[in-house]
Amino acid sequence: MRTHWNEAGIIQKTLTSSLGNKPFVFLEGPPTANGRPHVGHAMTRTMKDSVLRYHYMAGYDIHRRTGGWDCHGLPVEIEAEKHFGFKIKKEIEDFGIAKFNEYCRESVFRYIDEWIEADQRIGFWVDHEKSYVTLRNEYIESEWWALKSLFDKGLLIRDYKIVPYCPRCETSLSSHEVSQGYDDVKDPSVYVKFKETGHENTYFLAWTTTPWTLPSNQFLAVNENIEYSLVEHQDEFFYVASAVAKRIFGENAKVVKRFTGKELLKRKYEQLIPFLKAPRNTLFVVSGDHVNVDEGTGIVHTSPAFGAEDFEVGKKFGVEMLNPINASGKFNDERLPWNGKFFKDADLDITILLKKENKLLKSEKITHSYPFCYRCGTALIYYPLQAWFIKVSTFRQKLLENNQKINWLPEHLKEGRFGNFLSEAKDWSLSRNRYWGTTLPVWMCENDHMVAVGSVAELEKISGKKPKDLHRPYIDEITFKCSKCGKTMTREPYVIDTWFDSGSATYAALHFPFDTGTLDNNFPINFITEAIDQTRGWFYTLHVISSLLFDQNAYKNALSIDFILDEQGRKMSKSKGNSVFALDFLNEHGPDPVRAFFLSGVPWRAKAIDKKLINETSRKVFGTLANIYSFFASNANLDGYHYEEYGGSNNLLDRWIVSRTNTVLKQVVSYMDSFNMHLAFRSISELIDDLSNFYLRLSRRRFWSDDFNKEKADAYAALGYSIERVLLMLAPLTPFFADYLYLKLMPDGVSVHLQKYPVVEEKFINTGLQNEMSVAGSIMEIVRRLRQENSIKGRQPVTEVLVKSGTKLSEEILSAIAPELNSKDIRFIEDYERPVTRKMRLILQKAAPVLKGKLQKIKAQVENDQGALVTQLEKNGKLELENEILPPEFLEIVEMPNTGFATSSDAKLSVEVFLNLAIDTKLQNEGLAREIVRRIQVMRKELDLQYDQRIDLSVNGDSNLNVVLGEYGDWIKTETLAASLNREKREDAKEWDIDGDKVLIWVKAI
RNA sequence: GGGGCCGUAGCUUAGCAUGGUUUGAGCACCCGGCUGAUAACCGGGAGGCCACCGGUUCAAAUCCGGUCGGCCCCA
Repeated sequence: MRTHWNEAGIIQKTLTSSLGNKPFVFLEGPPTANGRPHVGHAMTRTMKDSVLRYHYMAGYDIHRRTGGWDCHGLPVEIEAEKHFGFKIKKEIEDFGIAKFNEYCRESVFRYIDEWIEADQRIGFWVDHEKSYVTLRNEYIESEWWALKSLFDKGLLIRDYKIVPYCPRCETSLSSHEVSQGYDDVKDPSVYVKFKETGHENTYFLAWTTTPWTLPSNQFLAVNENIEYSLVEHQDEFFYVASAVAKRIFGENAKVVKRFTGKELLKRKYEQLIPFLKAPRNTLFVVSGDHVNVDEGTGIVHTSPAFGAEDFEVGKKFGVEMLNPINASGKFNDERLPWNGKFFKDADLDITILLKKENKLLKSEKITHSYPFCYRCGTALIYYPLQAWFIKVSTFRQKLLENNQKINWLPEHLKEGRFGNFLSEAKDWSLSRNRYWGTTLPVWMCENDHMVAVGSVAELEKISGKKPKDLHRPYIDEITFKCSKCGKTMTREPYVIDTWFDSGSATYAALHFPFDTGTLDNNFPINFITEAIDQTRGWFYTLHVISSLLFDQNAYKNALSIDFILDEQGRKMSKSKGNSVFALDFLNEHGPDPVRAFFLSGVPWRAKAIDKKLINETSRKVFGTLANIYSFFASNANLDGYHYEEYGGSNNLLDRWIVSRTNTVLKQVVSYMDSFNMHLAFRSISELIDDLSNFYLRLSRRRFWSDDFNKEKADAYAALGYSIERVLLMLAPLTPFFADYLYLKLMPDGVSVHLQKYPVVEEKFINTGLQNEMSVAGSIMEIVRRLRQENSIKGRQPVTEVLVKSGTKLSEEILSAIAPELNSKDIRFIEDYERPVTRKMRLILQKAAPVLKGKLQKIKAQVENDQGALVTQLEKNGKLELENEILPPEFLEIVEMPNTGFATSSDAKLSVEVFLNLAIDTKLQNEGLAREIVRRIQVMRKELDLQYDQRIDLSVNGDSNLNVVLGEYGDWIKTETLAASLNREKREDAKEWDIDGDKVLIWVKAI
């Protein structure tokens, strides 16, 4: 199929043309091609492709059906570091940023061939030629334009802040990066005694999970509105929040005195670990609203260098920060005994020291989640840094408003995960002290005058130099004089968060505003979809950038897809080594079965790889449909029939299947329009099942009739119509199989993918007929059940079938299902005609205590009743027997089918069926004749005879057989294409056992 | 600590926004049948305290509250 598509240029056609002019804008979330695509990527790409193919067929002009590649950032740099064996940043600078970045530039496309190959294998028709690439100068220039706009609006600022920082990568991380890396770890949990100045044996008790920050303690924080207690414990006194006293000191905690938090403010305490000299104006109790009693003691150890709130406290009192940790995350102060250790590794030294000096009330281990670098796995540290920020927090309201305009799938993301994140949106820490990334276009002089540059031309104008490459180190070489003070301006030496790159794809991919004056036709995006982790990744950055820059939501419909799990239902991860790669998966199962698997179940719920399910789905859907087609084709070939169109039919089954097809189509269109591809797929699967097991099963004989009449042509047309529409509906979902069959059905066609999506033909929809047919189906089912329960084979004709149903079936439908029912008579009956006897039963438990001695007499009368007493009960609401009044609660009415009848019903459709069990000799003989025919057909098949091969027949058995052959001989001959039939006993005949009778059958081709 | 999703048969699941006879279906298992397209199909059997506890209601898998378990996100 791929070869056909390539050779006929079909892909190219769908990429460059359109079947209509309604615009539909798509945006590909750019992957980084320095890793192999795995099965989850295949899933999102299936969804993207299905949506795009559908909209193409439905007459949309698809904008931006191009790929995209994310090129910058830490992941790429880390790969490069590994390659060169670098451990710290200085090694990179010694090696040379130019050479380092050159390697990054190449390595970022290491697996691009495999990505493209996987896309082709799965049939993701996306324009890779025109892919946007975030490392291109044009792309970066657009980002410069955006950053300058933000700078001019005062939204891009430089600030000193506590940021999550990876000491190994030596760079800060943004909140959405941090959120990728939480993990549960065991950490120390220590309760520390801070001695109150001037009071013996009296301590402020504080709690922390980061003992390494204790040497930097500068304050203790309490909440003014919380009540605190002074608790006596083993001859020592401790200040803690009253609410936690019992938790820490036990039920018998002895409270000496109570305070409000406010009363504790300004109290002084002695420095806990005095290696570093405490700066002035520190070591006292301060107020903090963030203090609570949920965990800890209600008194919070505060070190301004290592916490956002702590930093604010330090700022408020204008104190110098104690920060003994360097940029590599190691202690860097000779006064400390554990100098040189990595910050977290000092926890134990400090705990031991505190224990030795009796400054520890207790120390435990707790498991809690802590952030780690999402790329290299190093524990993050909250660290004071000078950095550039985008002031997202001031825009929360706008972000939330724009969120309202987005249609989220699943819906709960809007107010749930995404909405929550927006309402707490943090300022975006944008700058990175790294090398391979989009450069921050801000130049500064030593007097802190700043210039943001918004384009290459502007830089050239200011500096007189035209940069060839906007990456480091080249761009760093450009300097110019400050227009205010004349000093030299140099570029702020940062690159920016790579998430700003991908989040800029809405405009930067088009080199807006340089090549494209307006985004009108390309913005907002109609549809994006990615895996769930991108909710706070790409979906978020797109939304933020668009809201800040264009005051708009970036996209209208966002589908979030949950992960594919391994066969054991575990999350795939590099460390577990259980990842399944897209290509391997596709090679094992084939593209359409894989796509069908992705389409089964709800996309936003995690799905474990299930090989059995994959096989079953493809067998059921593709196998059945292929068979329907080959039935159609093999018969049509014989008749020289070619499907063109369906113009209506008198045949009921034809009208029904066409009606049903259109009903499903209507449903599927609405599912596809609302991006519920999985529901569309399910509806189509059900239609295929109906087509095979209802329509074809009941229509087979019409296709076998000898002459090619109108009846038969109508049947072909109806079947062809339905198959064609099924294929058109399947085309966006499972494009390979759909096109393969479509081209067989339409030998003159080029590809199903160049066809228009079918339009619902309301004139063919007949709801009444569909209802009737489901009643008919129900009747068939009940009769089969009754036959089985009463051991009457399907081939044995019965006298009559009586049906009571609110929905009456037309004669036509009845005759259509008649062969299946195999009954001489099928009749609809009214309520009063039902062959039942209503009997009553005394409820002995209730009646016995009242009736006492008369019980047996009354019981007999009730049981022998033939209906008269029931009528009396219903009429009078009571029954009078033997001078006793029986209230209705003594009696239960039971309906029994009359002797000779069996009954069963379908509650949902309120269909009740009665089967007359009487079978006379005539019917028995007919049944036997059919059994014989069946055996002959088996023998024909065993002999591999052509369907039109004529035969000679001999049938021999006991005397009854003579009657049967006399009566049904001609019919048997017609059914089995026998030229002759005699009763000879042949030596080489086959012996059959038909319900205990021995029958010898001999068949010979002539 | 906060938030979200999920919990229906051995497995995969439908139903749940709008409460209403006996919670449907597929796979696997057993029995029977049908078969001149089908690796099919049909009927039946066995297998469900619809996670648990309460509440609302004439009526709860469905609505509300809580508990437990799983997954995810945040701090």
